[in-house]
Amino acid sequence: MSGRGSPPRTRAGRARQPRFVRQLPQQRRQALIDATIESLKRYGHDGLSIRTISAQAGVSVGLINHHFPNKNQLIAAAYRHFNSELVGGLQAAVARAADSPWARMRAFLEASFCPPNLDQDALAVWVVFWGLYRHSRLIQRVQRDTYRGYVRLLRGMLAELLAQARPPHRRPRRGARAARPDLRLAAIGLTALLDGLWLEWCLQPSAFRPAEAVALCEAWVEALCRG
Amino acid sequence: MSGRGSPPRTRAGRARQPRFVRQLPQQRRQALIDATIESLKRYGHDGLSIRTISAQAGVSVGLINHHFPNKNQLIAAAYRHFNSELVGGLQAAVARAADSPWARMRAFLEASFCPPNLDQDALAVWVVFWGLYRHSRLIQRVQRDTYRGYVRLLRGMLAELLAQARPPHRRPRRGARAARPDLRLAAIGLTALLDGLWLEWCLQPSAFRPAEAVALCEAWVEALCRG
DNA sequence: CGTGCTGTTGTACGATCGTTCAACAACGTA
DNA sequence: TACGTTGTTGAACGATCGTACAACAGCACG
Repeated sequence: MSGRGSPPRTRAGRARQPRFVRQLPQQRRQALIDATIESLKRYGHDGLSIRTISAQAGVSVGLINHHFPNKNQLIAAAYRHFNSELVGGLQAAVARAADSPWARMRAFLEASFCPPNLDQDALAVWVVFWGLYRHSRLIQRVQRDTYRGYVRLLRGMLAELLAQARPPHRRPRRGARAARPDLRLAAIGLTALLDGLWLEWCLQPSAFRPAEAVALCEAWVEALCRG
Repeated sequence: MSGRGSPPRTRAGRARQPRFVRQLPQQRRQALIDATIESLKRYGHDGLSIRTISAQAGVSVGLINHHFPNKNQLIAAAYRHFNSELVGGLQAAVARAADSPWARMRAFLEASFCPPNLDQDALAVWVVFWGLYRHSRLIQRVQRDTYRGYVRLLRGMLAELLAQARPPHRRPRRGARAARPDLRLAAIGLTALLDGLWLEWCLQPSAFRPAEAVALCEAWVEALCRG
């Protein structure tokens, strides 16, 4: 507001400050992506506006179309970043955990129900992206690319747990053939429970504590392992 | 397209058809609400436009502001209708079921995973409404009003089931005091599982069959009753 | 057939949208 | 210091948004 309007000092002035600073395209692109997500957090769907985003980034309206071919490409890039931040954070939490299937699952669940994932603002962002899903091929492609990593992570942990819980001699003779449907449904159910609890908490954080959500998920996984 | 452009016949013409038909405000209001939901199903967030909605309803742009003070009021009315259709449908399914806690729960679950509730288009509508939630007091009020009925329905069924599963002599001496947390968490978990499965199916209907979703929910409830 | 009410139409208005583009200016380089 | 590259600005464009409002017309009624 104030610094923006002040003209550069005269030639004689020593502290003449530039009206803007040039940045490398890569850095500016990332700044615009961050501004997009922040704008969505603050204003919901109204944050999906070139003028709102550029104001959030502190740049002019024309700059976005210099670094991105159009608005949809910027949004898709922001969605990709948002997704990979989530999946990457969960993967890191799992990798940081002790070398035991249960420890990994616990780390995964606790990371799922902690900031920055468990955030009311984040829900606003997700909802906007979901709303674009059906009519934007770009968003569909990003979703397909990033969801794969999430499913793989979760299925891997579940497979470890189930394999440990059921000793080999109790499994069907032909190996994992018949166990697959269990793993598939188990992953579907756990994902649903996770997403549903996350959604509920974001809509009404006073309804339950994050630790209770983790406990509910653990109970589900335990029940799975018992049979 | 064609019928609209044809001018009324001359005075001598017998079949002179009116350019529009007047309707009672109540009927027209409902027609506009239906058109709003249909518009959201077809076009997502872009369907939230006076011109798109009025085109869907087959009326002119000015009519909406004759029956509703502004766009937000129409949207809130549509959200209220959409919510009460869902809750009313579930309540009716439960009331239609046999007079047994388990039968009621089964009816509830099966109705949850059947059309018109289990509909990809419906997800698009929900997502748009959720996106408005944080910045619209009208939407918040509607949500609060209608969600109450849903929670009451689900908690009631769970309470019946748990009371039947645990005979009175096994409950804590002071009565339901200590059993309440279980009921609360049970309702939270079941709601999350329901919502999550519903969300997953809508995003990718090929992932699992509705009957599998019902089975997963039943397994959850059974596990609750066993301990 | 003529009259009154009111549901309905469609144009108009100002605001804001995404995008374009000519001009500007920061900064590495000579 | 002067120049050239190019990241950046901001006005301008046409399209579309929500809303207002005067004119129109369906239909009940005399």
